[in-house]
Amino acid sequence: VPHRIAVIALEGVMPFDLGVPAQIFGLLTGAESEPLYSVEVCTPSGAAVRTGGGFTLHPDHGLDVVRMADTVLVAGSSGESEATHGRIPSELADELRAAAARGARMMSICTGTFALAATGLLDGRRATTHWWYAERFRALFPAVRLDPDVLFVDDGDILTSAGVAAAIDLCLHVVRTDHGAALASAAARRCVVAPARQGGQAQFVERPVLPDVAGGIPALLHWISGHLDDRLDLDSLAARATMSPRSFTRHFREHTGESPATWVATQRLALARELLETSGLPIDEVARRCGLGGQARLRSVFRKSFGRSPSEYRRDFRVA
DNA sequence: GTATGAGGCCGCCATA
DNA sequence: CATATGGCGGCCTCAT
Repeated sequence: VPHRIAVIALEGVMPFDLGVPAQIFGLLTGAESEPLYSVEVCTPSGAAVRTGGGFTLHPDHGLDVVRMADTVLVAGSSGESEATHGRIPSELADELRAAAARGARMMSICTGTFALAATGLLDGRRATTHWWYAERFRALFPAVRLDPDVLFVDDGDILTSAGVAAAIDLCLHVVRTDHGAALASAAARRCVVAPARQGGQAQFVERPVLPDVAGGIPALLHWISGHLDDRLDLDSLAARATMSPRSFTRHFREHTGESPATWVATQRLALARELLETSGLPIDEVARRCGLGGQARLRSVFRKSFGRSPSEYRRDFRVA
């Protein structure tokens, strides 16, 4: 029996916020291709709502699906909507509080956080929302510890995400928590997004560094990202982690959903890209600094991933 | 284009 | 008994 997710669409709902959970949760299947989640979109009255995308949404459900849900997710609405000014129907507030009391996982995307806050459930808790509405949010809900600089906040049973694309990061994070990194990576690949952006980083960071978790694989990942020009073959990494190569490979995949060599290659490419965009270093020096040896390797790897040579890439994307 | 070799991934299994 | 470990070997990809 799949985990039931009720997605709540309010007046002025943003279509993207409905699409993301439908794509990521709704299409996810397990080992025997059984669905892992069921996603049901509802409105407070069960009646149609006007979306923020210029069309009308006719939902299949009303608030009754919230009562049955394991996870309740509030989608964001446009900045002019009632909900985004902290006003939501009282029967919705009651249902949200009842769901939380029952132990359902509560989630919000973008300005959906306003609706959760309006129930009082976020008082004293950490949360985030779209940075553009941070000031309004603070004024309306001073009791909530708002952190507008992260992609999403995982506060245990309540998870909130920042604007638009951060919804993808949050949903992938939840899949990772529920079913492990491998399935989350598979879901990310299917959506053609990077699997790895973590929640605790600034909303504008381009090449995020992984969070500082002490010990084990996470610490090693952090170390690697600062030593990409070192020799990072399987044996060296395993030795650094004081594990046999076999166990190291296993643990690494458990944590990241990727194999060591693949992960390292991705990091190196990201660094090369950053150096080409932001520095005037000679190509050969760029290649050296990201551990790709000489410019020959960088060149072929680059062409395969980006369809351009490093110098073409720099010409097209160099930032002032 | 083919041949060869090295490194890496991971299922399998014996073992701790 | 359940779980984690790590060695082995087949197969893959990539470089020369």
